[in-house]
Amino acid sequence: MAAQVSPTPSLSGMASVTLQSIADEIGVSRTTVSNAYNRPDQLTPELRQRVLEAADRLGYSGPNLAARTLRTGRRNAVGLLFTEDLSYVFHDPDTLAFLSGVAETTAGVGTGLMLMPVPPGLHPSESPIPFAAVDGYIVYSVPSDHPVLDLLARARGPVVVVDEPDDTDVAGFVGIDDRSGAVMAAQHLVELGHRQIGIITGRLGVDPQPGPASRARRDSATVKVALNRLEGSMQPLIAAGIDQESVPVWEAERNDPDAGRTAASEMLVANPQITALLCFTDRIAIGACQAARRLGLTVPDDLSVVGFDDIPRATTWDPPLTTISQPLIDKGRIAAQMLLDVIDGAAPKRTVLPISLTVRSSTAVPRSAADSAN
Amino acid sequence: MAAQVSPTPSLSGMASVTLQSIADEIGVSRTTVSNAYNRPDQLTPELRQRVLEAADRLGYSGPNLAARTLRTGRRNAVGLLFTEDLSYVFHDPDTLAFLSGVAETTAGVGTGLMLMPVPPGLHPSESPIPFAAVDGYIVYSVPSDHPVLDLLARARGPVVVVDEPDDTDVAGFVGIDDRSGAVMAAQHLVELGHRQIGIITGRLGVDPQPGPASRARRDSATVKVALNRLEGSMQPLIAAGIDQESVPVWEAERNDPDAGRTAASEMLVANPQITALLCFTDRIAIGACQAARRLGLTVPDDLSVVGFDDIPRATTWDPPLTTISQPLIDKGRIAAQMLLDVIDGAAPKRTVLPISLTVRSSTAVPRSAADSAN
DNA sequence: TCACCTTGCTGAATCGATTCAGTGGGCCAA
DNA sequence: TTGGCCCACTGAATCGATTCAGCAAGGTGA
Repeated sequence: MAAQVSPTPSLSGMASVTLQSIADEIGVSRTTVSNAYNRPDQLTPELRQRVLEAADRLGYSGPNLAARTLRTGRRNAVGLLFTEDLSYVFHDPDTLAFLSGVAETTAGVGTGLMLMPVPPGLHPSESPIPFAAVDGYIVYSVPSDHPVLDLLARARGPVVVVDEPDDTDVAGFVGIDDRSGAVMAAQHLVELGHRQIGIITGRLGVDPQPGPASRARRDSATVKVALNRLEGSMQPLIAAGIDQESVPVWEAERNDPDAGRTAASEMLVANPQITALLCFTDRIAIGACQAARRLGLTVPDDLSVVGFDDIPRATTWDPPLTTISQPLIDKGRIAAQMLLDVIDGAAPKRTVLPISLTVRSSTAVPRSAADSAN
Repeated sequence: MAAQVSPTPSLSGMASVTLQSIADEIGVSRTTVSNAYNRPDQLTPELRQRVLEAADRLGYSGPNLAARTLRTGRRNAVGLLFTEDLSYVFHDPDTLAFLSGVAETTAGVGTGLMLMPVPPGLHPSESPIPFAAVDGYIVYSVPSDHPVLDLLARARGPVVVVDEPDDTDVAGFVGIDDRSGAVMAAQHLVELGHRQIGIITGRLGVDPQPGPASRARRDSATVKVALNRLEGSMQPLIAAGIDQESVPVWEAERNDPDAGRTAASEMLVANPQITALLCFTDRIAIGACQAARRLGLTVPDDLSVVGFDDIPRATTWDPPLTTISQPLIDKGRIAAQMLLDVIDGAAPKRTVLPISLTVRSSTAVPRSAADSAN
């Protein structure tokens, strides 16, 4: 029973200004006015000037975006798709740094950025994501078995993947070498003299299974990033003669300090011999530090802790975290630029960003080694 | 020299599916197919079913958004306009909580959310903000003298303002009663027995003037939120017989711990008699705590600190901050819903959200009073 | 039985731009 | 003088949907 509305969204009865009205005003064709905006070389500078002045006089604010989109097929917006909860996204420093890189790049060229959160519980086909509203997608760290990827495959428009899933049939990929990052982190601990090392990973699948990660669990994991970091970490341990099977691996329920604290507590209680913790994210590492403190352990004297990502808080945390640094803002910038390029016809591309070990104060030689040195 | 592109963005030569092709497929009119999507009550359930099945069979993913927009004038997206730097936005807990409330609401109804950052240096008319791409705007905490507001006045579509500027000619306003929040905070300190109180505010204008805020500076301030908090804070002090002119007021350069620390350091060095600091944001309060610590002062024994906003970190900070709590996520939800309602024709509205004093551990009776009590 | 209403569907106009195949005039070379 | 070419601009088709007047068939009340 809604009141019938005029199709023209004219305010206060005033007819809206179009290309045609400007053309009429100065006696040229609609095409010429269009060209004044889109192909300046097609008309004389004088005429173009007259067109633009008339447009200004009539209060024309440029070609109607919907009409242009309808005609050209270009929507001038990109979608950022992620499967984490919104409340997580807006608290996670990794995601935020990434997001700010993306937003900076898209805003810089006047392209819209549409956030496309896929709520965890709901099946994606039921969520009102306007897939058709964008020219392409950035997929941020989505496990390879997530149902939304099927939907995305049917949607038109190129897809740039960040971190996961590392498929080959997408228009672009941006990530880091997780494996070698983990190698660096583990190598660092080994070199310090640690032999009793525990590992805490983030979720291994769409549905987390917090607690000790059995071999079966690891084998069926779908979160590639975690798997790669796991494989990488083992490498230096094995090289140092440590039995792979004896290394405790815990899965945290979420990537946040609370879940990290829980996992670390359990692990440290069950394995009191541990002298170092290798955490696959800084937020988990922060939780691990909290757990250590509650158990009366000092970091790094009683327990070394290594993180991953180098979020801003890694620097300000007490003690400052030793971690693997990755350029999170650049990751966003590069992913966005890559997508924009591909939309403009560039060839698919793959970029692996450089990472490095940043040693701060959360790691030290194990107490036993330090004691015997004294 | 770009290659001529076919106007139809058809992939692999396959003609795109439109309402018409579905209509042809099952032998009804285009209108009927449109009705199947938009006015289900206009046709029999059986026919509707047939239409939807045909659409599915042909791989039709719903009416083309650009065409619909062109016809209806509805863009199904809203813009979120802010004048802070992107890197600030994605680090500021207030903004993030707000943003997550907005995003939740818009995503829930399939409406696009376009971030519209106005870079600080650049004049807004030079930045490529696609004003015409949205149905309405949420303006987040923009000083009343910011040039982008003029541009916005010319853009079509309703505007909902959050916090600032509190004009009357907008379609909606969401904010809190800053003045009475500040009254509560100051009252709390006065009741504890503090008489030597310093105030640290955020920016008072588009361009910050860090340092002591002179009367002239305060009189020419354009950041209403800060002004209201300033006026509110003075009230209980005056009532307690404190000379208003004797109260030191410092302006922090930005709303972050670093700027808060700098301001607090300067103020405490210049005014060593101070026993309590009233900070107009939690992030500044956190910086103030750091400054106190560096000066060898203990919070709250030597110095009480009050914040404002109740960001997540206020709870986890050591000591947990006494602060004025405001519902930041709700603010986003409500602003977004208000805008969506107004776009749908609802009347303009004004919502002032409830706030409250949350007493934690960063405030205590002043040492002198505590001593004399002992 | 007849006028009138309701139901379910159709036809045609329309939203505002882009695009490409012209078109007429001016100019140059033969 | 003429043929050909370039320049600057125009006309008309087109993008894919929404909307509303209109129409035929069937139902209802008097």
